[in-house]
Amino acid sequence: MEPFFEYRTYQKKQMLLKEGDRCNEKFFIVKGCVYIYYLRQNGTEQVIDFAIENWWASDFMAFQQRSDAQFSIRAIETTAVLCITKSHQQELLDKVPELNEYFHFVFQRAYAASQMRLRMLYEHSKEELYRQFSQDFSDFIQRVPQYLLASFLGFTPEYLSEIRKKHLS
Amino acid sequence: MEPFFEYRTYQKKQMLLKEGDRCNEKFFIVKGCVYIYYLRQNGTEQVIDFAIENWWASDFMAFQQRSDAQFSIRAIETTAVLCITKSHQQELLDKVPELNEYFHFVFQRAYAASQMRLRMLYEHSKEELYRQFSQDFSDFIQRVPQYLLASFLGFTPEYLSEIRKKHLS
DNA sequence: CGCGACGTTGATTTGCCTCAACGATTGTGG
DNA sequence: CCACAATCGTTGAGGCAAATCAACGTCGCG
Repeated sequence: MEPFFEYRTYQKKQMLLKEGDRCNEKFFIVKGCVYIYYLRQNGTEQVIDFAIENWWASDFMAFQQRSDAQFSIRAIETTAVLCITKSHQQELLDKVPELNEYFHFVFQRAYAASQMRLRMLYEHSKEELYRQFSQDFSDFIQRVPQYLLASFLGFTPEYLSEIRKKHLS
Repeated sequence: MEPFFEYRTYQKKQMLLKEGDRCNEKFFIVKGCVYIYYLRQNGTEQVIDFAIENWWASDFMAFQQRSDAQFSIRAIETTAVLCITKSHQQELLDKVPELNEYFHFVFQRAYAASQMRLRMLYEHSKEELYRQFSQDFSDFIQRVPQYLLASFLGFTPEYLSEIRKKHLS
């Protein structure tokens, strides 16, 4: 019997998945943290999500449909993952069908979190988004560079500077 | 043996779920269409999603945690649903565990779609969002009033008017 | 018919971006 | 261990997309 998961480590800034490549795997973050992003026309990175310990990361659309990734994933810090391929996942689910219950829970929660995130985006100005986020995830803020945070929140590093200046006084 | 699902119909503008109420159910849309929204401070409705035939709708966070809904759901047109409570769902899943595989698929897809939606929101200006959306869902556009569409896309009905005027010429 | 819901228009204001230049901090090779 | 470069963060001037507000069409419906 083979192992279904492969244990891997990535260094800071190393890529787990690259836009355009076949997306055949998903990653369970054991330790560390990554960001999911895509490249804008002008070549800059647009962050759409972060993933930390005990969350799954992938381009799930591509993973489900066995198509090419529309997102890239990159390690923010040194990161350890458990990696599973689509075919290994299927073998595993055949063998342990109860895991579907776990994934049902995981993705329902992820989707619900996404609904909440949209609510945040609609409800608050960019400045409020920053204040809210830095309150709710004050510990996480420390781990991520500001330009990635600015990108995730949907504005420019310059504007983030402006907000922080106000915030101090 | 009881039926697990309850078949219900809702008239136009009738509510399936109300913010603040205990969210004990989820809805499978058989026919029709609904929107999920919340109330802003000023009392106006902010649409965060639509759901049409063959999709599930609920406040999944509240459903999963058996807590109070942070979203409301309202019928846009006459709508028929299959409704299932949390406890009936559990009985059903105990009896037919293979359904976890179905929900695993459904929510992975929903979450993936949500990722794609965020990409859209980040990538395009409001005007581009409208053009993109009205291209990709030209049939759906017919079914939904413009002020709901404007809200969903994240801008004001006034600005939508301005865009449509340009668009015609 | 007349009221309420929905859509349109234009004037004004503002949140946030763009661009360009300048600090600060980190990492790397000599 | 220092020099120098690259990366990251800050500041300010100017501009534009989109909001706000107020008023006016228009349509469907009781």
